[in-house]
Amino acid sequence: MKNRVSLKDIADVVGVSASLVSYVLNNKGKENRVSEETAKKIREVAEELNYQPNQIARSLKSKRSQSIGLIVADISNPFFSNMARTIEDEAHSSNYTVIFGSSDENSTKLKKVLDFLTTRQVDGFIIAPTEGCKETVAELSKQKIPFVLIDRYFEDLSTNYVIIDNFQASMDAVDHLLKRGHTRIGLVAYRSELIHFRNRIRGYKEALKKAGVDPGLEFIKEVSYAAFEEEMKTAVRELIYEDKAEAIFFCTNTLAIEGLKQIFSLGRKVPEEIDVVAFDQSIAYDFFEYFIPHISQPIKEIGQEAVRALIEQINNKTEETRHICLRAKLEARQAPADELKMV
Amino acid sequence: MKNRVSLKDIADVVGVSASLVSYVLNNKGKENRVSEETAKKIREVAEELNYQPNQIARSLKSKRSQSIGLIVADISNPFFSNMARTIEDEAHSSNYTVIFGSSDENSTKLKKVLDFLTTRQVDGFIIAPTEGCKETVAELSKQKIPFVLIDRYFEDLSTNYVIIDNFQASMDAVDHLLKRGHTRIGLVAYRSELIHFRNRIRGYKEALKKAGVDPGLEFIKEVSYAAFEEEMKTAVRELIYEDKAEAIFFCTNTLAIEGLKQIFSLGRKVPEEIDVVAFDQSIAYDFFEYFIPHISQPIKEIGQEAVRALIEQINNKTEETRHICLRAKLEARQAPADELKMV
DNA sequence: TCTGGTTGCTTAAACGTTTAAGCAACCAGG
DNA sequence: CCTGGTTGCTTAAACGTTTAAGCAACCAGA
Repeated sequence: MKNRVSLKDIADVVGVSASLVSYVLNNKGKENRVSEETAKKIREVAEELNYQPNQIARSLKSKRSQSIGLIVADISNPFFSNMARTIEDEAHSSNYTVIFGSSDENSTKLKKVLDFLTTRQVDGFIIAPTEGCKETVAELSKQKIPFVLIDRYFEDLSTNYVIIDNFQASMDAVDHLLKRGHTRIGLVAYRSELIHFRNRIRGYKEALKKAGVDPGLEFIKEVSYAAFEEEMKTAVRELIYEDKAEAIFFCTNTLAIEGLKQIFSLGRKVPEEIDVVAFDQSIAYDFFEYFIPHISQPIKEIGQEAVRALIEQINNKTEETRHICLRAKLEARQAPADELKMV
Repeated sequence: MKNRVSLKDIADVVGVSASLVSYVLNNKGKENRVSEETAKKIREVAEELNYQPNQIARSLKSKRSQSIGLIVADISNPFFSNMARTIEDEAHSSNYTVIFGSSDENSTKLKKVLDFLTTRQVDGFIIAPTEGCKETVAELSKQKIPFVLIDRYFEDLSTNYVIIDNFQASMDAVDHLLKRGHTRIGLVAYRSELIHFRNRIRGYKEALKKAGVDPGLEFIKEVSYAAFEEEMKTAVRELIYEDKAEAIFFCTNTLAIEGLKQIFSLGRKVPEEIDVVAFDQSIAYDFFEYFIPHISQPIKEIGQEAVRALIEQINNKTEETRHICLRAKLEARQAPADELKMV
C-alpha cells in the first residue's frame, strides 16, 4: 500500500511548490495570495489524484493526533459497549477517532494500556478508572494530559468527570422496595473502594435510615470482581437463608444477572418470594414475566458529555475542571403479565 | 501536555547526537559500534527522564502506524463487542492498537468510516462488510491496503476472510428442530444479499430437503435491519397464524431476542407451542426455563485468526489470501427445569 | 612511515505536513 | 524615475524519528 499521493505529487503535476498546495487545500489560499487560477488547478489535480492528507505527518507537525483513547473495564460489557458507541458517534462528528482498551478493573493493566496509548499520542482519554489507580490518574493530571473520568471518580482529585448521582439513584431503588412493603432488604456490590459503589451503598443505607429501618436489618454483601460468580452463590444463599431477606438490590448489571440466576437456582420466585431491583439495563429483563425494576443510566448523555468535556479541554487547555453529574432514572414499569409471558 | 521528552533531550543531557540515542534505545548499539559506556549512560538518562518514543514520528518514518481499524455493524451489539474484546487482546499482544467504527450495516456509512480511518494511516482493517459494499472492498484490494473480512465475505472477491460454516451451522440448527419432530419450521433472517444470510437460508432449505419435507413447507421471512422490530411483529404473526409454524429458526441474536418477545406477546409458550432455535449467544437465554438452543460461534477464535491473518498480510505483503472457515457449535443443553426456574 | 582497518561518534537526509519568511515582478503615485 | 505596496509564488525550517554515509582518531602490520 502506501504509495499514497502527497502534496508534493500534486505540486509536481501542477508545477508549483508543495506549500502552495497546502495553502489551497487548507482553504488558506486567500490569506496567502494564491491566484484563483492556480488554486482551481490545484483543487482539480487533488481531486483527480484522489488526494488524502496524511494525518500522521499532520499530527507530527501539529502535535495533535485527532484521536482519543477510551479505557473501560471491559468493552464486551454491554454498559461499556453502549457507551463506546455513543462516544464513537460523538467523537467522529468532531473529527476524532477512538482507540479503545480494556482494564479488567485492574490498575496495573490500566496503567499498561494507558502507557500504550500515550505513546500513540492520543490527544486525550476517557477513562473509567479502576480501584487503586488514583496515582496513575494524578500523574496524568500532573503531565497535563487531557482526560475525563466516567462512571467513577476520586473525591480528593480535581479532575474532569461525568457521572450519575449514584447516591440518589440508589435511594430511589431502595425506596421502591420499601414502598412495596419490604424492610429486610439486601444489597450486593463489588468489594471495592470505588466511589460509585460507596455511594450506592450510602444511598441504600440512607434510604433505610430515612424509612426508620433498624440498622441491624442492613444486609450488605460484597463480592470480588474476579470471582463474582462463585462469591455470588454464597452471597445470595446468605441473604436468603440467614438474613431472611425479602428483597435484594444488585449494584450492577453483571451482579444482577448473576444474582438472578442464583435466586432461581435456589427455587425462589421473583418477585413473590424475593423482590429485586437492579442497577443498569439488561436485554434479559425484557423476558421476565415480572419486569425487573432497574436504574437506567443515561448512557448516551454520559458519553456525549464526556467527549464534549474532553474536546473542550484539548482545545482550550482550560485549567478548570468540569464535574458533570447526571440523574439516573428508576425504570419500574410492570410489564403486562400476559404480554411478556415467560415460558 | 506534549512537552514530552525526545531523543534530542536525552542526547543533550548525555552530550551526544540524537542518532546515537536512537541506536541505543532500539538495541542497535552493537551493530553501530556504540561504546558500552555511552550506551549505559544513554539508557540511564532515558530511564531518568522517562522517555517514551513518539510513535507518530516513528510512523511517519516507517509508514507504519501500528494500529488497525475495526469496522463492524455496531459495536454495541454483543456479538461485535465480544469480538472487539478478543481483537483488542490479540492486537495489543502484537503491539497494535485498535481503532473502531460502526457501519450500521450501511454501505455509505462504511465507506465514510473507512475513508476516515484510512487518512489516519491505519495499517490494515478488520471489516464486517455490509450489503452493497463490494466495490468499496474491491477498491481496498486494488489499493493493496491489507484487510481481513469477518462474519461475511464476497464469493466473487478474492480476499482474506474469517468466517464460520454458516451452511453447516444452519443445517445443524434445523436438524435439531426436525429431530424434535417438527416439519412446519419457519425461518427469520434479515433481508439481505450478504452471503452469510444466504448460506443460513441455504442450510435451512437443505436440511428440510434432506429430511424429505415438502418445499411448500418452507416458511421464510425476511425483515429489514433498520426496522426489524416492526417487521418482526408481522413476520412472527404470519408464521404462527398463517403458516401454522411449529418452530422458528432465528438467524441472528437480535432477531432471536426480538422474535421471542413477539412469540411471548402472542401468548405462545416456548417450546411447547412454538419451538425455537437461535443463532448466536445471548445473556437472556440463561433465564428461560427452557434453555434456548442456539448456534454458538467461536468468537474468540474468529477474532484471533482475523488479527493474525491481518498482521501476516501487513508484514509479509504476501499476495495470497487466507480463507479461514471455522465450525460453529449447536448448544442444545436442556437446563434442568428446577434449576433455572423462570418466575 | 605509510596503509588499512577498527572504533566511536556526527551529519544529513528523509518521512509529509505546516507556516513564517523571503523574493521577484509588477503597478501606482508623487 | 524612484518609492512602496501588492501580487504570486518559493524557500526553508520544523515536528521526532530512523538510518545511510561520513569522518576523525587510533592502532596494527608491513
